[in-house]
Amino acid sequence: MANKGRRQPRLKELSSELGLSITTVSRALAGYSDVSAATRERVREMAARRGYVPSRAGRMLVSGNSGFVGLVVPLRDSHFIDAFLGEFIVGLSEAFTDSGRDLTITTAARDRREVDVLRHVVNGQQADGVVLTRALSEDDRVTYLLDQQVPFVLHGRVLGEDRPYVWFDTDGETAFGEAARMLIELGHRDFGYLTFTEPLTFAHFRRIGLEGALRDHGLHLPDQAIASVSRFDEAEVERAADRLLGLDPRPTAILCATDGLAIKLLEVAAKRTINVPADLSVIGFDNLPVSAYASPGITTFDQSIQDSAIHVAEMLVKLIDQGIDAVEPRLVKADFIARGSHGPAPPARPSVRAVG
Amino acid sequence: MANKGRRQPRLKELSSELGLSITTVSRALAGYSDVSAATRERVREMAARRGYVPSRAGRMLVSGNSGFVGLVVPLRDSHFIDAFLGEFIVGLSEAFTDSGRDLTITTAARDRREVDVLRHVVNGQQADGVVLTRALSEDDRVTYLLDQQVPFVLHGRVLGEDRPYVWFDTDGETAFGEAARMLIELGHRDFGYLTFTEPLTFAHFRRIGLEGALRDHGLHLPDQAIASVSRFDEAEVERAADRLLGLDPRPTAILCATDGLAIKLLEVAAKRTINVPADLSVIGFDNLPVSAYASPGITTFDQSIQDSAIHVAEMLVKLIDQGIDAVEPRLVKADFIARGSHGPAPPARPSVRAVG
DNA sequence: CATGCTTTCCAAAACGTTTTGGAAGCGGCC
DNA sequence: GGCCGCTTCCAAAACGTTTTGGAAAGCATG
Repeated sequence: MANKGRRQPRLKELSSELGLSITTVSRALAGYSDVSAATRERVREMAARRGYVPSRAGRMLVSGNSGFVGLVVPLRDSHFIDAFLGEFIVGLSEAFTDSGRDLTITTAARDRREVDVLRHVVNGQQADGVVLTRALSEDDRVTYLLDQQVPFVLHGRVLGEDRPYVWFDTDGETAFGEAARMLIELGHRDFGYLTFTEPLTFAHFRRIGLEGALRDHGLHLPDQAIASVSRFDEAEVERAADRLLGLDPRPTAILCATDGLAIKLLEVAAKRTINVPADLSVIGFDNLPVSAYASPGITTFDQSIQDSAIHVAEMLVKLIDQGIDAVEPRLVKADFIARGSHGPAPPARPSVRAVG
Repeated sequence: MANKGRRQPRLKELSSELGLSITTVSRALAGYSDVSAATRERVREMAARRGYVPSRAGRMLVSGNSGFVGLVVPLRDSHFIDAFLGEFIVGLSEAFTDSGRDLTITTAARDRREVDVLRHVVNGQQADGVVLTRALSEDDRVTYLLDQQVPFVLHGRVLGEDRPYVWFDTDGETAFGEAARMLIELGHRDFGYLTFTEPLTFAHFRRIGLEGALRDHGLHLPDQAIASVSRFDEAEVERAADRLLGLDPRPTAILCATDGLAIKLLEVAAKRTINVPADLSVIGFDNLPVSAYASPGITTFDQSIQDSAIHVAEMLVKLIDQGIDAVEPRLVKADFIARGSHGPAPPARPSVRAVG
């Protein structure tokens, strides 16, 4: 149905117009050396003039590859593509286009389980490989794709999977470790961590980094100083931030799993007239555009989403073309972005309990 | 490469295992009546057990259809998928999945022109039909697809295209007409319109609606009361809002092409200590989630993006399957959402010039 | 001249599906 | 018995590509 008017020429037409066989035309276009330079030129010129584009179906049939690459959008409880996914998708799309592949997008909302959608993509030969993002500590998508031997690249990591797989991740552990060390040097002793209930692996590693640095300095993160919230419930985030700020002793430094959480925390702190950074240091992660415009600007870590997407795309292409031995998992460092939301610890003050 | 382990069974395997011909198996699965009920059952049972899924390449080759449907994301000057596109894509994806199609996404950023990307999608047999959004008054994508006879559905409309094409749009003309009439009844006489420089058709129609209502009441919208800004330059939006609020006489009612503009306008008004709605009525369009939380809540019009996407998807499927005669363009009404950003006109006050 | 090597080309097969145009078997009817 | 029609099945063709295994022609070598 597509393009029923002036149909695309096929190899057969080209060959008969050129007085050559289909084989020769095909091999000329592919650049094989067993066709003379003269004919090759003649064929190429004709193909270009007639606007020849090989049939995807024909290619697919013989090669077994579709030329498509898939992304199953992990909507979880939301029903729209958020800022992170929006940027990630654009990065993927451009990188894949550059490598001559096309991107297929399927969404897994509410009732549709992600693994089922993945199964559909795989069985329906919708893609030669798949990109996964928003990795969970235990991620059944990874298990499924490994079982099915489908090439995939995971943006993030999973915990406790023995089989080798290809992943790309930002080193949140080191980042938050360094942030914590810096804050400790600035005199902070009481820390808090604001994170998600959803078992996102990146949140886990960031916490591990924080806790490790504390332990190295003989400190630790008490259970009540960790607040977990749903990614989709703004009110819950506010309640959790409020609870952290009501602790006794109140943390003087709170690390947030993402900038989104940090921004909310800043708002709640403002309502409580807690001064940032004088009374409270806040550090986020992601370097969202808004983080620069918040007041104070949020100190955070930068991981270019577009860059990540481009790397992920390149890794997947290599994986598909050359197999798993050709591509190494990659852990990249996050850049520290110092802004106004952190500073020296406030002078020690008696805790409420000590006073009362 | 995909699924190289336990490969999918093909028609040939099924047929030899069942002791039937390929034809019969194919026709049994397709439900033709020229295979006995008993064999049909036997075939289906076996196909289900072996997890048979027809080869997309095979199908594609004979039918000429890929089963894919395309969306070229109009990034224009941005480089990420914004809230509108994010919701639109999710709606499309779900609706297409329900109809057994899969969605292909290509982005047209910066250097890549949208028409060229479209050409790539069409020539590369990436899709049997295409969805277009963010319609421009004169849109070369529409011209191109009509020329090429590629099935497409336009979300929005174009101006001055004689050939029939399939579109789906929200009636912004009627909406802003009604809004203006209401405001006039509330005593407003000085209107402003905040819109985009990009020639988006929806902004055009909304303006037409506003101007029409004014004309009916012997009023009109002076040129200087119209401010056009880039969709991608927040600072420019602020300057334009500021300019409108500095007019003499100052408009008592400003209609904004979208809620996004309305929110910015509210911010600027607050800075100038102009009270909304006492001194200024503001009306937006789109009913963004944030619009409810702004203070005051923004009076606006609702057009469910997800619903639009679902309709667009259904129309495209129908267009592909049944041809253009089977599907009518559709104009849907926007729902008026009255919130706190509009009210009666402030009592007349002398203009600055009259005083000075 | 016969032989072998190179260069340049091509026929045929294979990929997996749907559709076309029968064919075989069977029962009923004259 | 011969014929018709119905049910149930199937061989073959077609879609467009890539690859395999030559073949033909030209040239140099023995």
